[in-house]
Amino acid sequence: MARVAIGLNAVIVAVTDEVPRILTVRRAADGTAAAGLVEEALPFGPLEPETDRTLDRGLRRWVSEQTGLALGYVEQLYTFGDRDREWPEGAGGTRVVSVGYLALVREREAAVAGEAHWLDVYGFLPWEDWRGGRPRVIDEAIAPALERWVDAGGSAGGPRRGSGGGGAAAERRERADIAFGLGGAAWDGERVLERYEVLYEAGLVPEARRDAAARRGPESPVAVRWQPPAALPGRPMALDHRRILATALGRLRGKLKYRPVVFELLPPSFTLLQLQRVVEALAGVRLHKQNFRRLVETGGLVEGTGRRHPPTGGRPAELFVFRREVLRERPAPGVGLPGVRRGS
Amino acid sequence: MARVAIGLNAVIVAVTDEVPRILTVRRAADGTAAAGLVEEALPFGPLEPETDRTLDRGLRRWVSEQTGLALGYVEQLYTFGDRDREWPEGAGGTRVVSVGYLALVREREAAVAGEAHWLDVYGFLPWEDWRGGRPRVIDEAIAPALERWVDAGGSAGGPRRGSGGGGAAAERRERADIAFGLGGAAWDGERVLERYEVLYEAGLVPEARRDAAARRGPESPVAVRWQPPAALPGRPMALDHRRILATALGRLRGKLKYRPVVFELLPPSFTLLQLQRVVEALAGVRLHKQNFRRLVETGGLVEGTGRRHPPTGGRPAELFVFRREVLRERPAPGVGLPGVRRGS
DNA sequence: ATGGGATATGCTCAGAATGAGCATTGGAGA
DNA sequence: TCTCCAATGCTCATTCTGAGCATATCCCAT
Repeated sequence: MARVAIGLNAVIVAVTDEVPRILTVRRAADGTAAAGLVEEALPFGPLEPETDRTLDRGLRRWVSEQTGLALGYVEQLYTFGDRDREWPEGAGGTRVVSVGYLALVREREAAVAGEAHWLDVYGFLPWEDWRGGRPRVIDEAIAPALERWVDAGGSAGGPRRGSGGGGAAAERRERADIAFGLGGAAWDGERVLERYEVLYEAGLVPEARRDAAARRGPESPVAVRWQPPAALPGRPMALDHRRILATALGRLRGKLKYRPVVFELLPPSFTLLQLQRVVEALAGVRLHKQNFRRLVETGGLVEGTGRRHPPTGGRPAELFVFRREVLRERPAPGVGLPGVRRGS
Repeated sequence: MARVAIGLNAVIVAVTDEVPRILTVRRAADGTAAAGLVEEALPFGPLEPETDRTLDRGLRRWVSEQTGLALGYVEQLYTFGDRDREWPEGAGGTRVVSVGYLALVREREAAVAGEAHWLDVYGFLPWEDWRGGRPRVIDEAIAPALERWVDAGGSAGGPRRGSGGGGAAAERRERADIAFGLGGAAWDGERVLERYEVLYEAGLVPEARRDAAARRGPESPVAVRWQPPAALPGRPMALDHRRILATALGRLRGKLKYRPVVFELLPPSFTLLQLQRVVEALAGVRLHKQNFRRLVETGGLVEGTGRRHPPTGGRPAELFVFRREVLRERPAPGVGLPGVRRGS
């Protein structure tokens, strides 16, 4: 049997100043160690089958070595094993299967060492941030490019009825519409991975072209059929790390709603607005303030300490703490997203 | 670097006659091929790094070889890699990391070959079926046994305030209470894995003792500190397969609510009661009939065909089909669980 | 053909949860 | 002391939910 290695990747998330950030390290691009090209990458490294008792521990070990960080909350995301998207070194004999993890930390407390640094998540996935309204990239660049991708799918496009009708084009149309909320479909904040996958398949992200080239089919179908426009805004990452990042953001957005994970990102006590800003940063939408407050308070998720917060110019806010007892009281305690859209 | 192998495991689910079932194969227990002991196991096999282009494909290949089934809907669940819970063969040099998958099929259509057969999910996890009311195992066997486990945790038990107080016992108390809805906590149908894990750690499932023995600590702490009662009702499975099954059921229960996965388990057209029964079988609870109907109809999840179903003794029911358009209309279309509890 | 029995389907209603705003309350600084 | 700025409080119309009661249909036994 050929060799296999387990790669462990961590998407380490923190939110500071209303910006969701991930911890990244730089790495020589595409194995071309000679070139000065560097790419951003997630902290990662192989599992040591002999020393790492659990995958979890292996991950913590690597992160600690590469960034000096001792992780707290960690959750497994997904295991990626497509041979075509593997790191180049993998091509030379060893098959690499990479397990992605999501970790949440409080950035202020997280003094990182070495060359690790924090970068805005939306720098990699700009279409995911709707806090300032529908991102313009979607209508200006993504929609038209996907339109061309759909048309290149052969057979007649258009919506199909039942399970018959339409060919690849109809299927592409449905995927694109649902993923990006086009053609009247609703935008679903959690479909982050789906969106990245569509862009990848449509050849709209640099990673797709890079992988196609590495795959040796220098004239791969997607590359010749139609010239994709200049790559979309949004930085690429090494290997399949952006895909893992997309998985992480999608998972986190979903989990916010039914598990009190936000508190892993906040200091022990916080104001309700701070809480709201962190939720908004992750969910990528603005929320109705009063309703948000009502939700978390009546939901028993937080409880006020009598203390006040140094005011920022207005009436001083009360400091709240997470109310642990909620775990016993409610089956799925999370912050929900009351009144998406609607200003401060 | 030591060798690693990727194990692929499939939890193949179907619902027939209001019973959720999984496809299992038999396998010699504990590697003691000599003994006649057999255990139920999930269809599984190692990834062939050279031939299986994706993990997915490797899984389908194995399932097809072992059960003759060509899978449709498949979803990755989780990757398990604890060395201590590994299959015995793994101890002899190769570290095995197993990736669990959930597959949904229509049992009627799924003619299985070989020695594969369908078994009731609740035969393995009896405490998960609340359709007939709170399962008695919980109060009769689980609660008292966990009580002992909590007490064996050292330091004072009882509920703790804030994040201080209590030691291991307090932590165990909270875990047990939340997982099994004890001490006034709410029952959360999705915490299937958490429940299994608690039972495992408390030494209440045969797998725990088996693994402890294999781990060579013949006098492992959990085994000597207190004599666990006779194992709970609920058949064990090979390796960590019951853990994977628990993951699958939990995931499925959660997903039902926001993705139209049930339809993978139903024929193309069905009555609303059939739909309800399948949902109930998986969720493990009874639902209010009229409200369930209202939910799926007004939710746009199904649409009536004019056709009627051969009556079962009463007024004939209309046949419905899944309404695919709902995917574009609503962000997270699922069946929800209206009015849990309450008879037909 | 007639009356039951057994379901499927319809409808109603009170109470809880949501979405949107308007109104007040407390500091900080001019 | 007056003004500006958020944080908090409250209200109100709407939409969802949880629970039942009321009908509509078909099969079967008489």
